Amino acid sequence: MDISRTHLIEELNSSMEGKDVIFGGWVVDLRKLGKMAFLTVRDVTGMCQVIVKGDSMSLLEGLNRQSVVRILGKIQSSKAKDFDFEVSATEIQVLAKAEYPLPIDPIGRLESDIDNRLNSRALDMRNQKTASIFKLRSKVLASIRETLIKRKFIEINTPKIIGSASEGGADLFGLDYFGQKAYLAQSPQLYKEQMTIGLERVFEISSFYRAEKSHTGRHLSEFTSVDIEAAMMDYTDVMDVLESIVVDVFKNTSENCKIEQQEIGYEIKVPSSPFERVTYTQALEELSSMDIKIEFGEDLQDSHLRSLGEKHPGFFFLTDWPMKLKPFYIHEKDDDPTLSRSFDLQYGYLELSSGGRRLHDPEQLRTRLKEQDLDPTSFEEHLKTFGWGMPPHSGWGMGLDRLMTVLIGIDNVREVVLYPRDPDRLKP
RNA sequence: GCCCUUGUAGUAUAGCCCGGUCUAGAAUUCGGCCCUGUCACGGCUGAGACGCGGGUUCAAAUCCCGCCGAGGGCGCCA
Repeated sequence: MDISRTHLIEELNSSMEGKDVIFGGWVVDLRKLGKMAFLTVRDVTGMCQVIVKGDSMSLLEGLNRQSVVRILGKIQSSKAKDFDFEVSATEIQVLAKAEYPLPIDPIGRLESDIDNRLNSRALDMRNQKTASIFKLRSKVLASIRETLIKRKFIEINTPKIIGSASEGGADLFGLDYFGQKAYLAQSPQLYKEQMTIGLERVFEISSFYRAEKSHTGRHLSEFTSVDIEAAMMDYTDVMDVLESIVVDVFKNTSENCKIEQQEIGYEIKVPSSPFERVTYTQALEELSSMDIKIEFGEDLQDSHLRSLGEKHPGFFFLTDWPMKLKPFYIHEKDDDPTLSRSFDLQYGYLELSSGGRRLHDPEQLRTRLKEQDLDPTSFEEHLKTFGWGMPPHSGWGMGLDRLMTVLIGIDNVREVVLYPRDPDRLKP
């Protein structure tokens, strides 16, 4: 079976009139009009109209929508509304037949519900709206890498199978590792900090796992996190890095992904920068003026963040959280040790990222572990690295899936994840 | 863990509140016939559905209960 093609569809154009071409793709639409027929064929680069006439009508035998075809034909001018040229077919080969009925309608005229689409996710990629989301996601990843590499960050890969779950916080998935108890990593936190010893500025983009039975549009059991850690940077420095990453993502996609925005039906708007910075203490005052009383040191619940989000509908940093709300590795402020050098990046009520300056002194770390009822001996593998010349460092982790929902203005992370994992969905 | 909503052809829906008019309607998809410029092609025609189990009733898609599935919210979330 010859599957070669001379052109991608986007490489075809009206100046090639009279030229013989071979291309391939899947049949989007098929319209028979007596002794002539039109079909539209799509590959990943675009869509093209194919015309079949007279004696050639037999070429259409056995042809149906969504089947993969190889078209041999000649470019000619077209009277079509949406195409300024078309291909007059001399041969149509069906390389793979699509069965009927298909579980969803990939043309997207009738939008299938999310459950059906996730159950048939591969086919959903023929829906141009869905495909555009993942083309954008690819662009976003490229943009983030570009921004970070320009700033001397080195991409790393830390283990996802880890041996210790003693860090507290979110529940972890446990698994059997040749007879030992192991866990799926919920964050690269400790490893990325260690890497600042020799690589100084590192980042990782990877899946992490949390065994929380959350049923919301913003939580998944498996999610993609963008993490950075940088030596000799304070928390405000890594906030600047984060801000430029976000702005670059919006700029790059807004300017270079016009077709995708059109398919999705959403115009990406570049946020103005610098992002507003609100301290935790200011946030309490703002909430107080809305008659929401919160004691210093209390965590902000979702409902509080929703109220704050109404006052700050776009991107803003929530900074200087109380130490007691932060994990053991967070560094306190010099002028007020009850406050931390920490921040969250919010988009309205939605938390996109959180980070801060880390402790780099091993003795301080040991003290903090004990204060938080954690056992320093179970962190010895980590703590020993702090005796080897650990530079002062800061970093953050950002939920990529959440950023994607903000970018395209939707409210469910399942739309931007190929095969989402939540407490009720393990397949496909 | 708690709460709310919801299951009708392949898809997406009307009907349900207020039981009978439902032999379950329209769209799209699919089959057949007609059609040489369609572009959501058109015309004629045909096929295809009430999640499962129980109950109430003369009568259940419609009301009640259980199960199963789905969607969403709260909480959880170094």
